[in-house]
Amino acid sequence: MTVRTRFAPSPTGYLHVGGARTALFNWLYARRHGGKFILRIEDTDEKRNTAEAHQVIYDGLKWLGLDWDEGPDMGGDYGPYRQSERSQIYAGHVYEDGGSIRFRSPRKPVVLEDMVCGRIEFDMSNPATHPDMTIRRPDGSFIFHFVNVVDDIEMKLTHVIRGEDHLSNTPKHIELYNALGEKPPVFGHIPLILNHEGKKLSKRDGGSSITYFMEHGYAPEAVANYLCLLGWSPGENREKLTMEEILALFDIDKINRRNAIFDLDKCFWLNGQHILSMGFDRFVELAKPFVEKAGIAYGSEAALLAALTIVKPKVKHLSDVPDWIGFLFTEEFAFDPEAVEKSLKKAGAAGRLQALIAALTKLEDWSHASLEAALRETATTLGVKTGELVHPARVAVSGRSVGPGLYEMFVVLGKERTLARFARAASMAAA
RNA sequence: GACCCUAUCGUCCAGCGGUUAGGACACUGCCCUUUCACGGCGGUAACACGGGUUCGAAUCCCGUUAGGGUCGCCA
Repeated sequence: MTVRTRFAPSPTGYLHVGGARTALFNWLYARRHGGKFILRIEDTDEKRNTAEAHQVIYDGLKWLGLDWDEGPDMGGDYGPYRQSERSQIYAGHVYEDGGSIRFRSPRKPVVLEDMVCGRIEFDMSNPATHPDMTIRRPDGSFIFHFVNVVDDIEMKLTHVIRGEDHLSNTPKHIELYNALGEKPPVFGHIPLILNHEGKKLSKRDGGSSITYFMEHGYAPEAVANYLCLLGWSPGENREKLTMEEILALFDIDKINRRNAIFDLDKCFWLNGQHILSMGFDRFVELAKPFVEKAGIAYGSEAALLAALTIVKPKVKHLSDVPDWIGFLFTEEFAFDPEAVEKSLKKAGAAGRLQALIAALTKLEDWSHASLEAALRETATTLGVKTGELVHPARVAVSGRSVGPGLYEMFVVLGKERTLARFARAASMAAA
């Protein structure tokens, strides 16, 4: 039997991180077991059903690195994959017409063997606690519980991994499977993601939508990694994992049953870790769109790559890259008043910069090692600490007190531009 | 209210009958250092409570409390 899992979002206009994690777990389960991962859009509620809302789902999943084998955009053997196009299929399962239709519960105990929660027995005998559910409205449209079950049957899904908010609905779904003469799939109800107040993460909470991470310069692999860690652990205190590692280690049996609070701080940290360890090509791939969007006139590709190289070890948000490299491509960069005050306006700064200009002008080998040696030697000659040269030089060249390595900046700027910036700064510096 | 799930540092995750209760984020002290980061070495900080079972319980059972979820002609 081929494993078939699915992600069945409703197009609400944004992809919730909880939904994204559900998709991720389903995807992982399918990929681990050589199965298929299906995307089905539950758009029966037409008033919030727009093309843009569908696109947000596609974009979010693709961004996270999740691919699907069947879906509305690509078709498949069990389509259509939009519920709004499946009315005839649903109608084929009921025969009465007129008025709303309810499903009569057999009122027998229902036992659920959940992959995550274990065995749960539901007592369905009390109609007050478990009222017969409506499956079709008077206008002929069908209700979630019914279409969800029918679609899962029709699409031959074998495993349903979903949020724990569906746990209490599951006995109803099982009754439906039984009534339709079908064997229920294997269920796995994963814990929910909560906000800092311990409530369900809502639209208003920062980082509740995948779009947030796309826009704020997160690496997809970092977000996927973080999402996995909510409710799951590979053991051995491992945390930073690549997708390949997650795929190799992921095990649905090891998912815990506690709701987890979403911690943007930790996701941020993980993002920095991933950026630090990713290959340079990947970094360029992820950073370049932000550079383009910011409209930085970086000239040649080689110049951009040189800039990105010296900045990669420092970047925590890919969206910060333009700010990190901007000063390298223009003489119009801003001077941070505080940095100017602290380094350039310090007594003797102008003289020290002049000394540095003199020393570096003579330098033929404009390399990191040679530059460092020259600067240190100048400091010795002047009888000052290296910092007395380093700090004004940094501000002279970049306008601020924080940035990439000093000599790296010199090298990227080249001799001429570096010395010109020194000269300009010397004129604004204190004698 | 009824039903279901859950309960280890502020947060995430380990722990599955015998541990000085471990790791990570955050906070913080020191070191490294040309800035900022990174990194290294430390620190603060937890088994919700009450009963059992057991020689022994964070681990098993029951109860209480707390939190979450579900009880729609939303999905």
